[in-house]
Amino acid sequence: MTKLKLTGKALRNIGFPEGPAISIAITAMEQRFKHHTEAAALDILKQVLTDPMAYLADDALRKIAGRLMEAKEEEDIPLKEIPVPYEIFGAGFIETGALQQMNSAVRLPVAVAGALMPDAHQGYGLPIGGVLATNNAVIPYGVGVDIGCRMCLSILDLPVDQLDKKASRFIDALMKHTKFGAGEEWDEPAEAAVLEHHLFRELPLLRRLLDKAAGQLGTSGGGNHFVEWGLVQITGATDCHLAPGTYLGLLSHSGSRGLGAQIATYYTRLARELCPLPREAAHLAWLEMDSEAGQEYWQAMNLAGDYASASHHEIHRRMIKATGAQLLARVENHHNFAWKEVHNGQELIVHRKGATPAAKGVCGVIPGSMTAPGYIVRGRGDAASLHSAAHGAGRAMSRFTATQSITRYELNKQLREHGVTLIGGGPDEAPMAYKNINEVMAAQQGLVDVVGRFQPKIVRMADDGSKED
DNA sequence: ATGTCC
Repeated sequence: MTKLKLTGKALRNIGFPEGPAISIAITAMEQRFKHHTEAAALDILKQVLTDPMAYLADDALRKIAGRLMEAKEEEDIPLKEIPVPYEIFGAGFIETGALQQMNSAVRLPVAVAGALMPDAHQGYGLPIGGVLATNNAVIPYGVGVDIGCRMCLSILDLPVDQLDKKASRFIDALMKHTKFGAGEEWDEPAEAAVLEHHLFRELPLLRRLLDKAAGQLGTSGGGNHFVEWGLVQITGATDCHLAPGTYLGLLSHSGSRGLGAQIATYYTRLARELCPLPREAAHLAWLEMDSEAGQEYWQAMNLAGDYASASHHEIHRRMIKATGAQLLARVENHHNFAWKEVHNGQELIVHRKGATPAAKGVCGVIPGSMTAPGYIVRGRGDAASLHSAAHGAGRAMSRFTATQSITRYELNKQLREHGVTLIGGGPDEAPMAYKNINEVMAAQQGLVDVVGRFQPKIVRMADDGSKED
């Protein structure tokens, strides 16, 4: 007896082109086929999609068919016959899905250069671990949904033995002053200069997002995001002039929360309308950098990046205050972002989606897992990688496979063996679900020098029930 | 990764 309800998402999934066809189809189907199930309605739409011409005379479906015919005529900017060659780092352990996605990306007419990092795995649009340089074009899904997702490591002045001796103090700080889970906000919004940015007043999209963004600044979200206490070993020359030795540190991984997600969704939709591509590359729709839409996205993306940075700083401010620490040094970097960079004398838009910037001398953080060490690295400025490196160990198992095959018992055993305390989290983020970070590091020796390590000791992640709820 | 807006 439930009335038919269709979503744009479902229609895109069966291959509807971005644009008016989606809303026309939803309206028509919900009126004319209101007692059909969603599956039955989608089956009808699939048939119309395959051969719209055959439905031009059908009373109920002619409007949808007509619009699809028009879309077909406008459609499909062709991909290059000859792809741009690109280097694959760690080719032995990269899944085929990620390779296929990268192969499509380097056939975009705007593609100039690319590279695939050793932690690569399949994503949406550009693979996670994909680097793509384009000419005068920015690809919202080349940056990803979590714009400005990044790492931030604070090195503190507290004695390292306090992590054991005063463990409850560090656990309390995480419990009281970090917040995890989709949609979560602080009751009292943080103050930050980024919230005063003029774009929040000028762009209607951002105007509606300001309140939520204020509430979510200083929260961590879900999935693989974390805040953790651990031991930092400095072994080489960082760009923050820290003497070699062992320090107490705080490491966080999170991004721009709802703000970045909404910006990404809005502009990828706009890009797919303006830039229809063959199906295998449809998610890689771009915006011209010298167009109004392209400029808007670029500004909004940069704002989301600044917001993500401010959010980490707020998390660290809370942790430092709660433990009475002093900040000695900080290492941080985006790993979902696009930059204007000059490579081979040409100004390019370099998209790094799950890749760490590694220009010569630039420091960054590559996390391992909740038990495996992360690395503080210094870029070598390798040209073939477009000055990039991996952004982590990379998943070895999908979230689903991990929850099916790893038990709580096994996870707890791993944690015990490594002396790690976990708050929240679950088997989907267990160390066994990730590749061996040492193999990933070995595959990128030419890209970065290791100048330090971070060994997690007390880790907080989202409860694994928080995603379903 | 996000969060129930086509």
